[in-house]
Amino acid sequence: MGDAVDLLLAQWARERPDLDVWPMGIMGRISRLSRLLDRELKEFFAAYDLERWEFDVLATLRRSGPPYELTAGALNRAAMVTSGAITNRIDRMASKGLVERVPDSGDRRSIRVRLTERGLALVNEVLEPHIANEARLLASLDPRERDHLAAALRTLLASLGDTTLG
Amino acid sequence: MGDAVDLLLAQWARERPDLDVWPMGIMGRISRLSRLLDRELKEFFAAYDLERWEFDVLATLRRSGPPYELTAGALNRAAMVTSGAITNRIDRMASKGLVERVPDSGDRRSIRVRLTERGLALVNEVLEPHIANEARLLASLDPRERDHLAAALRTLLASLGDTTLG
DNA sequence: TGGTGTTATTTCAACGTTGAGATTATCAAT
DNA sequence: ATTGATAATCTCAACGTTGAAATAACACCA
Repeated sequence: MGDAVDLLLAQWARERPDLDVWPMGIMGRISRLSRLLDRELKEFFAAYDLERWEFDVLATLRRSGPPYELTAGALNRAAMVTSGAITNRIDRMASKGLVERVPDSGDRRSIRVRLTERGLALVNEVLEPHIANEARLLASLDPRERDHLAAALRTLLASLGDTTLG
Repeated sequence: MGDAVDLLLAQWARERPDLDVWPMGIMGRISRLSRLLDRELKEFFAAYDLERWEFDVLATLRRSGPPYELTAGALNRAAMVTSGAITNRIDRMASKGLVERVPDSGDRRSIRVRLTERGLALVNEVLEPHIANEARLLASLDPRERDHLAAALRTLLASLGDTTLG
């Protein structure tokens, strides 16, 4: 029961038996999984005419609670992208009627991005099937394995300084 | 000692206590880790005037063993990108003198991409410090945690069908 | 109240990938 | 040999991100 990374490790063991390449067993798997899972999510969201990044923005606003609005800066920290990318995303989603820009009364440099009624309805509609789809993708792990996996990933993220959503 | 995903889960628990969003604890962490680790690797490779994708191509060829050559198709399956992306990468690396295209004697549709001497020397030079850098990024895990983590990720990858490098 | 440094957003050119189509070659069966 | 289906690579326009510069507003303190 091996995966593509087992093959990679076997190749290195043959070519460079002097090196212990164990980190590749983790780094390579995180990288490949991220790509595979992205593809699956992309396919899922296509059924709702949504890009994955659109759902991410909707979900970030939704889970922030009423009035479902955040500054552009908070959104780009949550999405781990640059400010230019967030400006672009807000533009596109605003023209689709999913979010709207509202002025920030406390700070005129800031804008607040708010879910429209349509955006709120859409994220509420998609959320449950999305979680069910994610659960399907993770179904090969039993509950104990899931917990251990989540705990190890948390340790790693925290050690890399990922402790805030902005 | 929490991470950004713990905050995300807490937000969902407050906003949608009726839903069990556990899959996000794994999917969200894989996605964020992948981005963070990519940034770290990018920074590391910059010291060698290398893009991360360039190193990936060099390493894929290197670990395939002498004569250090693979078809374009094998490279794009290993890298999990489309054929157009690989054509572009080969072009750029060939003009940098790191690889060369050689005809495939058995199949004239195929090309074989071979490490040049310079490419081979470069990957040999970078390999050890790269692994040391990866080990540093994973230093927060003790050896037992590493093994469990790698095993869980392997289970997931295999269940998603990632069982070959092409 | 003026000056200096910092922060939030937008703009834009450069970059790399995708996805689809075009081209050329192989394979299987007739 | 010819046809049709499949496969490998290349081409290219569309897309979204990055990274840096521009703009505007805030904060602090002299």
